[in-house]
Amino acid sequence: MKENTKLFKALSDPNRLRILKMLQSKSLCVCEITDVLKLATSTVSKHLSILKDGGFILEQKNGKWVNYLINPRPSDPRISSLISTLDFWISDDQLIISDKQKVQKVDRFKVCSR
Amino acid sequence: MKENTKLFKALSDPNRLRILKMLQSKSLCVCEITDVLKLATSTVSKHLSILKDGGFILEQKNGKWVNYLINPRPSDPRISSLISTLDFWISDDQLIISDKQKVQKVDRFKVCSR
DNA sequence: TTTACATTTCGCCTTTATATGAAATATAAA
DNA sequence: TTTATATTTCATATAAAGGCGAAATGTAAA
Repeated sequence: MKENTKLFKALSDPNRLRILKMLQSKSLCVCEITDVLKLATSTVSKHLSILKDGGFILEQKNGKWVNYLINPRPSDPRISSLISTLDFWISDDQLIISDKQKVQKVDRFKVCSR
Repeated sequence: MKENTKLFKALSDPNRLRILKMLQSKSLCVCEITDVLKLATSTVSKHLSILKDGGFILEQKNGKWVNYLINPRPSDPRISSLISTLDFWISDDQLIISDKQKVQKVDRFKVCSR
């Protein structure tokens, strides 16, 4: 039963939902996400590993950065279903809207190394 | 954002998933559910209130019993979507299968008052 | 090969969830 | 109206989740 709750658990944290919604706009590295959420890097990294473990996102190493993106072709159809549901799920939330605006402007060369 | 995670949180506990799957077979009172899950009555009552608060189930008072049933017409379309997803979600789980078998046989007049 | 930077892992603390038994509430039967 | 039964609420203990900073890891630039 643990496996069955894993997907729902991954989606039941507000910051992880924010991350997923941001990644639906654009793939991002850890420090860009950190800059938007205003959390410790280690915290963001942990959230990302939970989303990755659940199969919602993928990582792509690019030099010293690690880019995260929505998994475009999840093996588990339940994940595809949940991801596409999220498309219209919380689009009206003010926090999600402002996150998306920040994501458009974020620049890893300005944001990182501080 | 709290409101947005509420639905996922309600589904991210194994015992609550078991309850939902049982109720998909048949509406049940608290002591019948307690008998199958082997948890304290107060614990089951709490789980039911979380599922009810999320909009997944309804309660119908019947004398000294309170019957719970899957919400047949949820106002929130996301709930309908999640409930129907659960139909095929974890039908292969051994625990869910044995729960459903127990639910067929359970008799509140034998099970309650002990 | 140092040095700098991005990320992950670790240990620890705080908060939230889940579980319980006892007490409170509600209804039905005696 | 007492008594019994079903459920909820409360106080509380334990487990799990989420947060942080420091140390460890991996890569790139100097």
